[in-house]
Amino acid sequence: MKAFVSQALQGALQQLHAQGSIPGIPATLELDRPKQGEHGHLASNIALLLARIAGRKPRDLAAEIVAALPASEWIARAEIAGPGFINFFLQPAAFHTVIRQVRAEREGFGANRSGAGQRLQLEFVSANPTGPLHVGHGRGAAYGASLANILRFNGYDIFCEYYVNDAGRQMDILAASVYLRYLEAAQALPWPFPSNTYRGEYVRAVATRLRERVGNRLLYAATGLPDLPKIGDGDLAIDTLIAHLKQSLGEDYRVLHSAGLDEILDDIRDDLIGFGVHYERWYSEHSLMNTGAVDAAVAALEAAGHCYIHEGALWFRATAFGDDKDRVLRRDNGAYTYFASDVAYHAEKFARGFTRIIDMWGADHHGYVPRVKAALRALGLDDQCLEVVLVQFAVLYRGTEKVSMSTRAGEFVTLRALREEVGNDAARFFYVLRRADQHLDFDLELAKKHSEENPVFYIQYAHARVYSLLRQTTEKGLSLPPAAGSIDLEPLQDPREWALADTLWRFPEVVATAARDREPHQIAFYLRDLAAAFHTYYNSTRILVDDTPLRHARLTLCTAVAQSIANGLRLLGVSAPEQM
RNA sequence: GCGCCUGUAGCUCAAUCGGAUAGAGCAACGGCCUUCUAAGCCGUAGGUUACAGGUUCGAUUCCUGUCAGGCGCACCA
Repeated sequence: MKAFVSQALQGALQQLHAQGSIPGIPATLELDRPKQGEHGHLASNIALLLARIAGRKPRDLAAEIVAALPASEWIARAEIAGPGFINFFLQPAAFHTVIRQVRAEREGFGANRSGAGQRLQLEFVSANPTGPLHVGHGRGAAYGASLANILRFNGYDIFCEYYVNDAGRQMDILAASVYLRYLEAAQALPWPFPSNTYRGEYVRAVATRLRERVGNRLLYAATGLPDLPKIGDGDLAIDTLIAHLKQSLGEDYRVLHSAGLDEILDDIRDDLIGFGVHYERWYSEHSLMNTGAVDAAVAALEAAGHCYIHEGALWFRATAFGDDKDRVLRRDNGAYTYFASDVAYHAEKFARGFTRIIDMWGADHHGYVPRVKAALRALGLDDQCLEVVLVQFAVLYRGTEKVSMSTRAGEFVTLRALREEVGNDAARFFYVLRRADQHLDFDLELAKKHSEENPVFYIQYAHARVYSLLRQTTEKGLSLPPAAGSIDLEPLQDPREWALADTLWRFPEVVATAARDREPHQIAFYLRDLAAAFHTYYNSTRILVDDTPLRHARLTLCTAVAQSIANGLRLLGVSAPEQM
């Protein structure tokens, strides 16, 4: 519909161009939706933009453009206002068309094909499998999954991926932690549980289950156990412990290692599926090591002459590519850094031929962006294809009271606990209510409220109200509008009905800009607007009237609203109940 | 110290890649249920868009500086 007005405008401009009144025509014409009702349904600033290059007064130019507009059945009139805006007022027929469109396209209403043929890879959450997901990860999950849905709705081919850091030192620390809890359970731990290991309850649970499986068979590694309290609380103590376990357990170390990894990863998968978050692939860091991809990536950087040896470590000259420091790829002990495998991982993403790669990272990783981009450029890849979205932290509140989330003590709030407390719908919605780069205050009390204060219920209620109307219609023995075929919408002559239809017509636009800007919150805000517009209409107008053509037309409008709400909620992973 | 992000109503946030009189929700105050769900609606009040300059017909938006907050500055991930 916007395209229709845009076309008319384009026609006028072409005519003026042919006459020589204006030197050129912009490739894209912007049509704004004015805030003020008196400014019409759509407005163009084209005369203001062209005035300078044409050397004309904006208002004069606007008058010429309006005069050149082709006749149209949808445009009622065009007015010139302010410094030179052209305001378009639409005919009711234009609004009726939107309602018909929703009716015809159903769950496809709002979609477009602008991303057709483009393959995008989205990587999000990718939390270390060293413990259950917490509420911070939940935001990344909700954001990533919603963005994936929105991009798919824009025709993109989306591939979601979770990068599993199953190879690093953190996993060894987890294995060590599990072992210590295992000793503890067998009353074979000679000193208190150390503070710089993973101390969450879940580690104890893993150890308990390990003990159920293998009994006391792994106790033998307690012999010669390093005296941690004596060594101290630093990294040295942990590394000594890990080295001891690897040497002493030999092949059995894998049992220990996977006891933690497998169980925690299963829990994360299960948690995300329960949250409506699905991945095309879980990509193992370990597999990158195994296939030699890391060796290859590092060798490629070396071959290109971007590396040097310093104090026994292999460094990448990141400063030559815009980073503020050079970065270590391989430590003096021969082990690759996390950075090395991440370079390999990203190089591998490029090799898979995605049009674009979008990483969603916690905001605390922002310093990491320049070095990854630097490495990609050093490998001769186009770092513009990598887009990094930094997701800020979420802070939980219970009313006005901040919920503390100390990871050190292992007492963080898990995503699972949050989902159980407020429900998936509220959690998914609240998480995407803010732009990714804004801090998020998540109020648990509000999320649980079943009232207008809670935007999720406010929107779902609007949807349910429409279904209630449909139920009432049959109960009263009245006829419903035909499900398919033609419908007469001429009875809709109330400006309030046009306003509601006008809001419907914004949905496809919001879907497009939300995708362009990577901003799911635009959908959330739109849905609140649409629900409000519906509630207003519902309160002002009786739907179930005896006049059959009018009732049919109004019910058709209402079901179009419900359909749009359902489509929008679906993009956010929130259910659209028919009854509340 | 350097870098990234942010600063908008009492609170939480919007503002369509520079547009007209900066908008919502919550909180506050005042109204609306013998009629389709009051889980709702209507109205009132609330602003020097942190501050100072600059670019522009036009700036919350772009540029520079100052102030304030968050995050980061590992041979951790």
